[in-house]
Amino acid sequence: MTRRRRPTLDDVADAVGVSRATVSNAYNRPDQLSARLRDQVLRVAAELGYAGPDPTARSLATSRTGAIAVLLDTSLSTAFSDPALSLTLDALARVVDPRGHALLLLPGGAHGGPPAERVLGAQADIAVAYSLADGVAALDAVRTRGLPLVVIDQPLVPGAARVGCQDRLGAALAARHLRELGHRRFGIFAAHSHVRPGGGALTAAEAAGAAFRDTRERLAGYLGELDSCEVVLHEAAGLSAESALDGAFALLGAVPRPTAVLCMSDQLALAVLAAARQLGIAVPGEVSVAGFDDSPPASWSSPPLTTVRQDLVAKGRIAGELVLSLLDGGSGAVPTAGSVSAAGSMSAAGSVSAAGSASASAEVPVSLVVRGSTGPA
Amino acid sequence: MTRRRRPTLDDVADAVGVSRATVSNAYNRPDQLSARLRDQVLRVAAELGYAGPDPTARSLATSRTGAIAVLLDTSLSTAFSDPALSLTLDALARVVDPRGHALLLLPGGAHGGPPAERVLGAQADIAVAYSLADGVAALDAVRTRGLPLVVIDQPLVPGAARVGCQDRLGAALAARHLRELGHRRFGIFAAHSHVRPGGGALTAAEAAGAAFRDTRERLAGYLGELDSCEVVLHEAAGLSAESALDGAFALLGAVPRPTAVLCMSDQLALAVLAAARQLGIAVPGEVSVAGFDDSPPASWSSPPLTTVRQDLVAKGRIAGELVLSLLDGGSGAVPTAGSVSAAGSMSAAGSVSAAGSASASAEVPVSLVVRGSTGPA
DNA sequence: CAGCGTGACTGAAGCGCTTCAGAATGTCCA
DNA sequence: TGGACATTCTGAAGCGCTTCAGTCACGCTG
Repeated sequence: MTRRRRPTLDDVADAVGVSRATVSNAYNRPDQLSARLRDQVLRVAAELGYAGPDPTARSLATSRTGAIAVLLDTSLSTAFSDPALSLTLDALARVVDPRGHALLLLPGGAHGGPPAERVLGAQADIAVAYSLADGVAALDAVRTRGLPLVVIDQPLVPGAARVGCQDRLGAALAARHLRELGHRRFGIFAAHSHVRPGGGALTAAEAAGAAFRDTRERLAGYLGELDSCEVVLHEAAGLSAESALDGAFALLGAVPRPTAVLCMSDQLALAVLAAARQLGIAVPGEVSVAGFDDSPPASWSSPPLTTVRQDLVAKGRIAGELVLSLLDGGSGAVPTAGSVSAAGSMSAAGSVSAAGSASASAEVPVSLVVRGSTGPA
Repeated sequence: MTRRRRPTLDDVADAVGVSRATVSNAYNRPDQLSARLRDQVLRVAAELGYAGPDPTARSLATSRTGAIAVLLDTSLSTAFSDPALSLTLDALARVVDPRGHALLLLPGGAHGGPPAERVLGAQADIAVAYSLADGVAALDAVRTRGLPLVVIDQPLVPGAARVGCQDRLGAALAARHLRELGHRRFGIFAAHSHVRPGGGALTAAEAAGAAFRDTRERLAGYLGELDSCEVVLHEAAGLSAESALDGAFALLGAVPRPTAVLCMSDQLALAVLAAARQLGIAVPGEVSVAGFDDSPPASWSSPPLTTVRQDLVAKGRIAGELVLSLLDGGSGAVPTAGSVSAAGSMSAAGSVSAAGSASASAEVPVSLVVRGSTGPA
């Protein structure tokens, strides 16, 4: 069992009787040696149990690791409890995988982002930050390391590339829809956004200081359509399903009860649906509920959820293309319209802007999907 | 913008006027130099914009990367659509994080596991395989590289450590429960297991050849309790929610319809619940449904799901401890009873066995959780 | 005062690979 | 026949860091 030291390139070279460079070429540049010799090298390598060039040594020599650091806001289970993340990362992974890049997950710690130390020590060629709170230390660490950066659903950082969605517009669409249905008493349900650490009721002014850009934007979108309406704001205590449920009960327990609840994610909306069922409140009879994202579970719920659709797959794909472009030394130019539309979205390609040569921002379009969870007041 | 080459250890050393070794020590072994000098080194490093030792170079020198390769069966979105994975990986990550290890995700390709090439090129100290089909190439690649290996919910590989759950017992508990309720006509719903690529009805003999150990074990557990009962077997076409729903319709459409459906995961059971609702079939009035895993959504469904509970967090935690132990040169000894019970499970610590000095196997215990989805025939 | 333990720092040998500028040999055509 | 090219392979210089065996100076002890 105590195997000898693993064989290295040199061992193979010695065994074959060629130079180290030749063995390296056998793996990396087959055109640099005769097919015959190459076969022999590979055969001897197999005999010796040589598994191919050591990834770390190769990385040092080439200064590319083949990994993408994914900076998350929270723990893995919390982060992945929202299907939106899996969908987006999956699409991202599919784009970068053919180029040999894998995802290195850096879950968030207590302060809403991975510890700087983890970022500094991560073996990665580039960082992707997903919906981090503004100003977390992890982003500074990315900069000090000089890593290229792509941010998703976050404010644009100078020098980085960004992809997001039309948050404000989407929120406005949902609010307008409910308003047109005659609703005048609204609940707004925000995800945990560090305003009120324990969660709870919020004033609009407080919410405007949320640590997350999408929270701020969506809020603005809602409120812009709700002039002269009663509005109750609630922030969830955490990102877990339990805290969402707590918040849902609080919102539905408000007196007088809102006739419509605008939720900043489908997860929150589904929690409101669950709470309403438990309380015996009819949806959409007594209360209408709208979500945001149009993640898959939105269409399976009962009633199926009215929600703001954003193309999560396209978002991930664009992020992936930005990653590749930055890796190629590009300046984070926004992927061409061709690739965006190839993303399968039927709507217009969304707004896009390149601010200077060093940063770029893309947004996927949104649209309202009306299903069964909303009805007349 | 065109910054000079990033500073290295040597640059800092030169700037301070000390040797390279001293700067290295400033970062890695503070006790090796005077506090005064160390401060100076760190200060100069900051001025120079040096972000600390390059992770790759450090890895090459120390031969530790600080990453754990996680081998998945499917794409990310599919894999993470089951909360069981997030929960387990989260628990695993929490155990290894304090030691500076992050997770490198290697999603599965067409053949039910990551391509060997990805495994060979992954920068990782150890591999964790999660519920891979038997005999995928990725596992061979792990061996050729000589990477330590921990498998979760898979057959034990020689030289690896393993953690799983008492699949057979759990399945038997569920089947017995329904049988005792008077059911005699059963449906069994298996996840995609490569027997019938397109999904569909299966004979017991076919199912016994499933590519996944847990499928085989759970099946055996069910069937062992169902003597002289009618049994219809169905395999889902894929792992997506859509294919689960299709399978659920097929099972509920069988004539005569089963009065009880045993599902090999909660995801499948929830799909059956959804299908039943759409078909107007009362649960548990007309059909009883049981799941497996007791993932969080099991308790939120309506009716809440009767299911086999396994402590997913404990499973992840044990896996994490096995990882650390293997990394420490341990032989994959099963974590002590202390750590297992610390996992928060109230039941007995499950069965554990160490086969030889080079491999070990742990199983988390299971128990039946009876909720609202099962009732008398 | 010789001898010695100690704290602080350094030199240099790797870690395993890539890559680039040649060297060696063979080929082709004028 | 001889020079211009290809083709195939090699030597050696890194990539940026860790680490181990010292070296050096200093203060202490007997």
